[in-house]
Amino acid sequence: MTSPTPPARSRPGGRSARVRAQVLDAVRAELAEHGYDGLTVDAVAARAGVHRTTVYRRWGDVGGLLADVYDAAGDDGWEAPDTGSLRGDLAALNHEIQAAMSARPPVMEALIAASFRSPAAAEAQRRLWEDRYTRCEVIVERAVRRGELPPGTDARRLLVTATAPVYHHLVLLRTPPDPALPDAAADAAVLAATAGAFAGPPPA
Amino acid sequence: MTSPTPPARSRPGGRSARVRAQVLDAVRAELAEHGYDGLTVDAVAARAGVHRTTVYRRWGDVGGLLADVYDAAGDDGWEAPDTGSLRGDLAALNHEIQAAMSARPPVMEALIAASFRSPAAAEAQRRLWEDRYTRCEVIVERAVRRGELPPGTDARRLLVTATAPVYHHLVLLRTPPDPALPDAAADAAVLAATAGAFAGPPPA
DNA sequence: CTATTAATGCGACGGTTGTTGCATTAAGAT
DNA sequence: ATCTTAATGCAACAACCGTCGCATTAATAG
Repeated sequence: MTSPTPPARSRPGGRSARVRAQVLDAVRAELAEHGYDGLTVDAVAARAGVHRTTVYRRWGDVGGLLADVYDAAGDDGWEAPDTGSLRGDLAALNHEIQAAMSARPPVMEALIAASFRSPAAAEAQRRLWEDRYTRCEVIVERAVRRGELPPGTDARRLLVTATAPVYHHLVLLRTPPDPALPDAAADAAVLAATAGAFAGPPPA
Repeated sequence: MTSPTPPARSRPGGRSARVRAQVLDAVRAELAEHGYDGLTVDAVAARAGVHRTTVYRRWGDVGGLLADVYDAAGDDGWEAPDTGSLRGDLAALNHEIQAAMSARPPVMEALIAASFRSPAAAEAQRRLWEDRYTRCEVIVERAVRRGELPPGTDARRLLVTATAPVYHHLVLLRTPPDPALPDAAADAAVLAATAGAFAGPPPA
């Protein structure tokens, strides 16, 4: 994959790092002001006090800029909610997702939009979600320890089942945020899980 | 305005209809060949044997073209699968979805990508999905009649729960198509539904 | 048939996007 | 201090996008 991050060991400090910080700050500011549609390389370069050519050479296009922004934001120390029950954890997670997807400026939607146009942004998005779901697996582990779920429950499949409806409504179906949806989706996933839907091998 | 003749009426037959058909065919062909990124008004007009100005005047932009393709696709007489069981219907539906999303060339993915950049395409996509889910409600009605589900089951919520994981993996998570996923997602939804997850009002 | 007029064809324009060749700057090595 | 070279600045360029005014075509009315 093409990495827009600064060269590994050529000149890590100094101007390059400063320019990168200026540009990424400018991207975030432009994104907050004008959204993804209004995010142009020219505006970013101008705000960063950098020439357009520099941006084009180091990041390629808008998708590359967003990929770098989200790579930089990937290490925010996020942790899965811990409410004491499986249903509570999943519901809290879904509320977080709905809040993030409905937040303004719609940075999440911007990354998703960019991921369809730039392989770099698509890969950054894939990494971000992979990381998030991995961090959520502890929710299932705790539930198994509590005896809420049968041992051997597939954490990833349960998590996807619980969260996918929220993403589906907000991203693809584009229905307005439904306050009841996060809890309802969590509830359905818990019922399926306690019925053993995610234990053992997938059905033939 | 100068004559008592009835309000100016369009000319549905003849050249206009022919041009529209030519252009929409060209859009589909260009989409299949170059994907959404390579879809330009110029190429569409050239392939359709039509001048660029005509396309700009009637459709406005690429998003308008895609929206028209969406609308044209809505009248294809699609019907929900009918296999004799709820689980079979949902699994067949999920297999259809996975096949459509994995089809090469990825026209469905191109249409989704377009929906993030054009309000017109987004609205057309929303209408198409609304129509599809409405046509699928008969699956739940049949299952209730068979006694597989409790009366009062919320068809829409069940359908979304069954199908959302497939979309989530293929569109957002971008994992390679999993042959077991359609059946597994259908299975989990059936288990949740038989447990009463979609009967009665949503949880508090 | 002729007249009307909506739809299309045509060429040109300004604006934007992304690229390229070359000059300049500055970080790191000696 | 001096040298080397990667990174940046700069300007010009081609390509594309969308719009406009005007000429031409063709569908429909009378």
